[in-house]
Amino acid sequence: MPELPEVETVRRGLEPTIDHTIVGCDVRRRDVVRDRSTDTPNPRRGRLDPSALGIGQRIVAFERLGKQLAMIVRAQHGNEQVVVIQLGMSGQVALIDSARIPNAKHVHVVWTLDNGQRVCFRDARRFGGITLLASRESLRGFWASLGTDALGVTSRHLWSRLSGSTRSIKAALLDQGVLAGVGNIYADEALYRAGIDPRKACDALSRPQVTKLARSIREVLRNAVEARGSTLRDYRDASNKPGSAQLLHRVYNRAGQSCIQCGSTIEHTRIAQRATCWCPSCQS
DNA sequence: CGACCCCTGCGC
DNA sequence: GCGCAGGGGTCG
Repeated sequence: MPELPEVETVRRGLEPTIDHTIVGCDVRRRDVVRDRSTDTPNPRRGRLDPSALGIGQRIVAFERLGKQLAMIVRAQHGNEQVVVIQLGMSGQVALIDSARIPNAKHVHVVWTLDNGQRVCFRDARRFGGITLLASRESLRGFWASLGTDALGVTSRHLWSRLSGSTRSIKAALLDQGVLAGVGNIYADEALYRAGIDPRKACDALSRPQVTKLARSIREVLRNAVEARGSTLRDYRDASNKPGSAQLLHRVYNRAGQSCIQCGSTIEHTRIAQRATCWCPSCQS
């Protein structure tokens, strides 16, 4: 579900918890948590170290790279740990004021803070999950395979990562190793804005086209962050409010409708196993 | 590279 | 019932 704008909106919504201390953590589904903070041979099994989940530690920051969110916590003696949250298709992180958790179905992890607030991780499909890391340095390693954050992608970066590739530009934009944060919605929207056919091979793009595409990606994402993300069905921010970026969509989920710019019928196909929409006359 | 799988819920 | 959904890991 969530792409970069949705995750960034959630990240900002969690910032009020900074400087609060985690006093408890309820792991209701053990298998959504992977503990990579210790060297135990099979970290998926056995008891979780409570300190790895942040208990007794103070929240000091929320960081984001692409679609991934990381909560940094610090112990009194200064030692830091990292809780990485990946939302997958259906994940949500909600900041709840009361002890009673609304919509408790599929809530897998609940942190309780020193002011009584709860931070709930909910994920019906369980494509998302939580990974515990021992330090910010481990986080750098964990994120090493991701490309540059899509909000700041440059033409130079995109050009170097696309050159020589024969796959379609849409498939490349969905590859988090090329750039991190673009998913199915914003890939289609950025390609529309750049006037590029999503089926076009990367190595068939001109340098000016790549420059325009990099700018389109930044603009589409920036506008979507400003609109607090796209709510198609179940995306909600940390305060359980929907976003409005879906109102900006020009091609996504508009197959068969007419192009806003030229009136042509929006086409659709599947690229990289994902539904793909584009305007046959505005995009080539 | 693409194909397939993971899982639940929803609209048709 | 079926097909599809905003993600991503692993396989050949």
